[in-house]
Amino acid sequence: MRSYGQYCSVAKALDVIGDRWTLLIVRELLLQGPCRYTDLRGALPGIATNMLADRLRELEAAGLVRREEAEPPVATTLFHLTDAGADLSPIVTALGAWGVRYMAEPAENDEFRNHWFAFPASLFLHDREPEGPPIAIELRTTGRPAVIEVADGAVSTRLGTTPSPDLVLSGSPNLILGLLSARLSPDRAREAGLEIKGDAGVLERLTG
Amino acid sequence: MRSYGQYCSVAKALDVIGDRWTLLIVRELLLQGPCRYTDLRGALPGIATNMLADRLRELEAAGLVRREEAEPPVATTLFHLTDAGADLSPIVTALGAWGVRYMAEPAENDEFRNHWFAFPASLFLHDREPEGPPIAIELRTTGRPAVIEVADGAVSTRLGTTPSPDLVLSGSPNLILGLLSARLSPDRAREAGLEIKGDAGVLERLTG
DNA sequence: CGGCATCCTCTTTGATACTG
DNA sequence: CAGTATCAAAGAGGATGCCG
Repeated sequence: MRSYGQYCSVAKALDVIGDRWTLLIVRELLLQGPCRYTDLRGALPGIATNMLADRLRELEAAGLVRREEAEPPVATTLFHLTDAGADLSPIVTALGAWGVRYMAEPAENDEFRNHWFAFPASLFLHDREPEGPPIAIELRTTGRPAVIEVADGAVSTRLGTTPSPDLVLSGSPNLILGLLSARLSPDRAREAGLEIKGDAGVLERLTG
Repeated sequence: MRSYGQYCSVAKALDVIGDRWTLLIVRELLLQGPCRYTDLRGALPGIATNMLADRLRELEAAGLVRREEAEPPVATTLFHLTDAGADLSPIVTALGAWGVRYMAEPAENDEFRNHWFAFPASLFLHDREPEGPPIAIELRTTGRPAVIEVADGAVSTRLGTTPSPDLVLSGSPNLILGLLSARLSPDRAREAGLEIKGDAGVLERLTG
């Protein structure tokens, strides 16, 4: 990317991470941890393969990503964030918080991955009863399910499943989001087509 | 800008503000308040005039900027941030905080405006003695000087001057920044060519 | 399959000149 | 002051090919 040529820290930041796709690659590495090339391509629907290769090289040259070759039997490359790359977390979080205003209307042809629930989950959910028992909520739309786990007052989201979830939400991303943001009540969400299994009461502990 | 087509709040945010120059226009409106077209052009060295016009139209269409015509005697247009636009402040601040790491080496041919000191000032300076008397520090490089004002524990920066500053720093942006970030001691900065007039002791109250 | 590189087209940006 | 118009250069997107 061409430099803005301004001695200002905002412009300098954008010189490094202002290119198209760059921050979305960082988003994936923040959410998923070290990734293979194909993991990234799968989590970044719409990216051209040469674009991903270009951006990874640039991120590496900028010292934000480190490339690590696995041992011969595995024979794959893992892309990690460096410390400087992990420091981008507040920027990505701030973007995610600001961008939720555009999530209210259902996405028409947008792609979705369940681990993207992490942003609205940590934005909207707060444990009002930190001493209470841990909570696990499983989210199912398409592809790999995700789990929101609440323990010791902290909310975290990851891809995967959990043995005995307190609550399982199955349906469109938009409806699940409506429920998490308390824009929709459980009854409304159910009417609109969301399948809710388990104890919907845990949401009151989290969205109050 | 072409949409990423992802139902993720980070991607949605970048759909709106991910274009080149967009966040720098927002930076100026956040730092300076309502601006005329020519104010913006002057504060955004390197921008092409058609690009500025394009981006302002896009920002207006997105509901982040409002255009206000002044009364006939004044006959000028002012560009304001809307509430949604002002909500971008945490994003710009986070970018500014991350980007300071690229400010250590002096800028070779970079442009500079004194009000850009606002980001490092609120990042590095904190009043350790909030009950103490207010402080004013004048910063002079080229162009209009800026003032850092500290009162009631809050640090603010604006373009302009002040009647009786506690401290006046004149010299290169890089040296002033070194002093504000405590990377340079006053003695070191003076040796390197910074002119320091007044009570350099106030810095200890702010950079401790 | 994982990790790219090439080629080609289309879009965006940048520089400059000009206007109501 | 507040933009448009024009044109050249750079970048992004898509399809496909290559190699261990």
